[in-house]
Amino acid sequence: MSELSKRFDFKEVDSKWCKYWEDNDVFEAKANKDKIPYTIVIPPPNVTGILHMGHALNNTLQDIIIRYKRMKGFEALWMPGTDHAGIATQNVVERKLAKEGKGREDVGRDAFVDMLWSWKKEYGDTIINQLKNIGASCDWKRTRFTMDDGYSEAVKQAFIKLYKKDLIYRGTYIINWCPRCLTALSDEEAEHQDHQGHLYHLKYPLKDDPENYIIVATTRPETMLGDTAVAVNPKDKRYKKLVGKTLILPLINREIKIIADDFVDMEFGSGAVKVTPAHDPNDYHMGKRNNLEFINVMHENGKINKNGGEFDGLDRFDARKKVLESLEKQGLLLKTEDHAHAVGHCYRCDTIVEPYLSKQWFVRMAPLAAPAVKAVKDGKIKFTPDRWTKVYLNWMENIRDWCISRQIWWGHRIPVWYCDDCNNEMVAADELKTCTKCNSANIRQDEDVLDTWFSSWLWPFATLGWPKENEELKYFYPTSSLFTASEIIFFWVARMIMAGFEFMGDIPFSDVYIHGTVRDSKGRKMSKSLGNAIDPLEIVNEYGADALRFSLIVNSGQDLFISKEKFEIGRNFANKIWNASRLILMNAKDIDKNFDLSKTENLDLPSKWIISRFHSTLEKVSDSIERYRYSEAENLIYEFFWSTFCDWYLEIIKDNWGNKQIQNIAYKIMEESLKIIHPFMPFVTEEIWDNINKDKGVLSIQPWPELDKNLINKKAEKNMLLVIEHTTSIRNTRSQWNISPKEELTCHFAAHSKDSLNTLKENAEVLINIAKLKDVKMDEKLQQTKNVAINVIGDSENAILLEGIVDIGKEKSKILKQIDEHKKLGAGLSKRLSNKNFTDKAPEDVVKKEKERLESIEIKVTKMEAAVAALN
RNA sequence: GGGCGAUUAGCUCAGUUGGUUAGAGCACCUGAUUUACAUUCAGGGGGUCGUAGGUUCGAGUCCUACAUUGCCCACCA
Repeated sequence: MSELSKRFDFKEVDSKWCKYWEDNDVFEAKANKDKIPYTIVIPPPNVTGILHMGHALNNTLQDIIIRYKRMKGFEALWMPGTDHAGIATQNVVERKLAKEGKGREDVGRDAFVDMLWSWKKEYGDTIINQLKNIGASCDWKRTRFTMDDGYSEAVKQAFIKLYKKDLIYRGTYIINWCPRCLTALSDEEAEHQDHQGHLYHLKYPLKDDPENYIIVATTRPETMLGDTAVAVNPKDKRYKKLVGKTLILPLINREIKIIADDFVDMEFGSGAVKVTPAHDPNDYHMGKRNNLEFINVMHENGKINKNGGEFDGLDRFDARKKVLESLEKQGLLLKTEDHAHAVGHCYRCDTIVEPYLSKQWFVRMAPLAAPAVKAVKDGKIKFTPDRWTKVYLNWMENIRDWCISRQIWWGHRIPVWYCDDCNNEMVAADELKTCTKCNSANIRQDEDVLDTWFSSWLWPFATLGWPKENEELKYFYPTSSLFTASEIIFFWVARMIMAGFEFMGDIPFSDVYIHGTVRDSKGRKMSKSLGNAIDPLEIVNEYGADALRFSLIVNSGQDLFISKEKFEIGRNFANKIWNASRLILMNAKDIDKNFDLSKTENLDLPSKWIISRFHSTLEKVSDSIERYRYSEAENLIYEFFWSTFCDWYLEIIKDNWGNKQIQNIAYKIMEESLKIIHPFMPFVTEEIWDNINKDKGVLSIQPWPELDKNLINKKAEKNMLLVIEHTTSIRNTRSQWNISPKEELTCHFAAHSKDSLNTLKENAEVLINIAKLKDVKMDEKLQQTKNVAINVIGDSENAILLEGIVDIGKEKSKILKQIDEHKKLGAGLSKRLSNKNFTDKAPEDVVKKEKERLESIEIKVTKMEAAVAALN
């Protein structure tokens, strides 16, 4: 056992333990039949990711519970890894290419994918290393990547299985298209943002009666180039006569019909809708229902194509302007209104997405959703906080098919081949050379890759080896809990549940914990572009990883509003732990390492109390962790260690370090406290532990302290509370008496260590004597204060009530005021107690408590009155 | 348009079967220091718990309405 250095050097300590834990495989987990598994899979961060506060929060939460469970004796596995993040990663390398003035087409598919792999090799571990730096106790040797060999096999098998069950199909539908990324997106990947746009009212003239026209309203006038009908509600009397008539589509001069369709809302706009089946999802369905023509007027990059006549080649937004100009010239633009509406944006590049008619692959979701809904309804999977259950169910019950093909190059290529000779469509895990039907070598693989989430949804079992059957998969699956932000419920959580049932026949996890979003002090989401982000690594650098972790969690009720100062609490607490331990190690030179807190005799009150308080804290902390109430757990620990252990116990025993039993108790409480603090602040606790218990191995794998309810002593806690109360009241007069804290505390420790009324009385006299000694000084200092009196104004069964009176006049009015307050309180109480309704209906213990309270108030008042009388 | 939260001290938030005089941290004010820790210690001021009703012996907590605010979902062109 060595002495701790004067300062807690977190920089050195953080990096030392990161390395030690990893080098010694401290967090390795194996299929150990003698233990119960507890498994968490990390939400794989994007391989392009750089640690931000959201990651720091998410991973600290996971680390707390996994470290806790590990100490509790579970075979704790935290599975790490990264996600290939299709579009995001491709964008990074494309940006690099763009600097050289090149596009991906210029280098070709194979070379481009090679570039991505080398990028991944060079930078892909960044975020993993950053996670290590904040203390994440993953089993790092297992680190997976959603495109590593085994994982790619899993993705292929999943695709093939669904394909063979006809749960995957290919078809031409309206999907969300990003004209910048040049790929399809799923519904979830198109983020709706409110836009202040315009609603343009256009006139479409009738063919037979060109003077007359029908008015349609649109927010995207350029799509009119692809209109193939105008629809009205069949119940709309205004248009009844016009249904079936032919219109001339302006600018294009196409003949289009007026049709009737229930979809049309008579109340909105003019009650007539232009129908563009190739460029709007609703119109698409109307087109299908009414057998309309589908005219695509746009290229993939958002430019108008030759179907757009004179507008051919214009970008969609230029086309919008030009179309409006032309219509206005012809007098066909009736009016322009301001109109707020939601517009979809690409979640990767923020470009406005275009509803676009395109041939894509889809997963049929309804059959997959059924068991996933049931599992949550049956309580097999629980959301915390509970309110997310509804959000999940609502989405699942209205689920739509999932567009899984992406027109990018970075990802899992769709394992489907087409034969150019016989049009055969083949699905296969391994590369095909010839057509399985006509044997032609003239075959080609589908160009598209799968949505990144199509690999992520397999994460809980693919990381454990699926589709191969093995011991580990059996042992660790289903996993225990999943930690994520609410944004990811649809993208990932819901889909993992579906995949779990589909491929494993079981839930993927039993608990889902949804944590808040990290925001700046003004409530804005932290983001690079806003420039309001606080870099967690900067905090690690300035305050230490423990400070980062502790501070984040203590603020983590719902959404977190973070500013830099908020991290001081963690830094200060780490410092406190360090210094308190240092104090104990400096003074407790003669400790018995096998000292057992439960086998002590003739304990003084403060020691009984601190042991009791430790165990009641231990009980509550364990309970809070199990119920995912982390900030509550931290508050309990903080309060116990700082306010209880340091501010009271260590102060009280200050002059009693010679007492071996006191030494042992202080040491033991510190040692046990380190264990319960460890999941929250692993570095500082590990370092202190290493100084005292090198022989026992690292703290990370020590058993969690055993709760001994016999050591919870309610009476001692109550008595000590009285002592604290009285000490506090004496402290109020202390500064006026000029008694140093040391004298005061000496007196108090002596007074309460024997826990008897007589001793208390004796020591009250000691206190009085001290005050009398000070009296002389006081006269010098406060010349006018002459009448100094100390009255023992009363005692109760457990402790003595002391009041110091310095300036009689001043103190008298103070006491009179107090008497007044007490009397008011007493009056309220006795009124309550005389209310029959209360005594009859309220539970007995409440009534009893209130009676006791009233009594004690009455006694207090009597004594105070006596004290005032004595002063006269 | 639908759904879900939030509203408690100057600020950030606890307050979980309704039950003592509503708590903490930060900030502010007063005071302490031969010290394990100035990243410290002691003390203090500051709240009609968003508003209005209701249920109850008793409401920050339950119910209703309203106000303010945040988020999610959504195919009104």
